[in-house]
Amino acid sequence: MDIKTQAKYEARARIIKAMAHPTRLFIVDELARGGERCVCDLTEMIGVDMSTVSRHLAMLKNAGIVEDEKRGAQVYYSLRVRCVLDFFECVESVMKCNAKDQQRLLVS
Amino acid sequence: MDIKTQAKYEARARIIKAMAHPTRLFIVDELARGGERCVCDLTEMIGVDMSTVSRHLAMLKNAGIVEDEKRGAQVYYSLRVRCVLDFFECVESVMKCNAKDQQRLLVS
DNA sequence: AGACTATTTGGCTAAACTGCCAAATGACTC
DNA sequence: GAGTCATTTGGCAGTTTAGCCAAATAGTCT
Repeated sequence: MDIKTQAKYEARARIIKAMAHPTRLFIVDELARGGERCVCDLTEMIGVDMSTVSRHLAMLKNAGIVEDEKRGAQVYYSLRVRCVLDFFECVESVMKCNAKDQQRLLVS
Repeated sequence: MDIKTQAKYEARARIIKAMAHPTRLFIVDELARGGERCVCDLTEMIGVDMSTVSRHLAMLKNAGIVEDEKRGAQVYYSLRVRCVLDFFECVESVMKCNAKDQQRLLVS
């Protein structure tokens, strides 16, 4: 694999990696559903330390998946690209496919 | 976040995490393009140790993204779910969006 | 059986990721 | 300016990941 091809896949992986964590998936899902949320709201929903949530948000922002806007003392985060929701759909089909195979194994 | 919700996002994250590596993305792309490949073919294309490629394939298989079929001494891997290619499309839009913002920053 | 090829697995090290606490920063109020 | 709230950042410990080499496994051929 030449350098250029490798760079291409590394760039892609960086974005996917930003979604590869349950908490960050939850955040993306929540932002897709509710439009925008401040760090404190998300922290309360998720139930981990606020510093942890802040770090997760920074990763999503760094990948270009969310953007932030400071309003007063709060920082509001929102989705920057809608299509990330397609991820979920696809992930669901993979999971359905897995479940079906599981069942097939049990039956046979 | 209650246990059940958490489990849902963990399951999703497991699948996305399986794609969150340049080598594994390359493999998925290659399988989408070429139908099926044996470990030795992929190893040659990628240019890392075969044991490493084998481990990457095991992760993809574990997540239910690819399946394997042994034929003679070789093991052929193929995509199990087509929609993973939607990932790429979305990732590309995120990247385009990022590039546009980069440019905006330079101009201003 | 012995030689050879393809693949997987064990073991190791270096690097990255996660989570928490504590401290720093920024904004708003009194 | 002091006090307070929201957020980020530094630092630490535990876990996971990625790569390599070497060894084990499985199939093919003679």
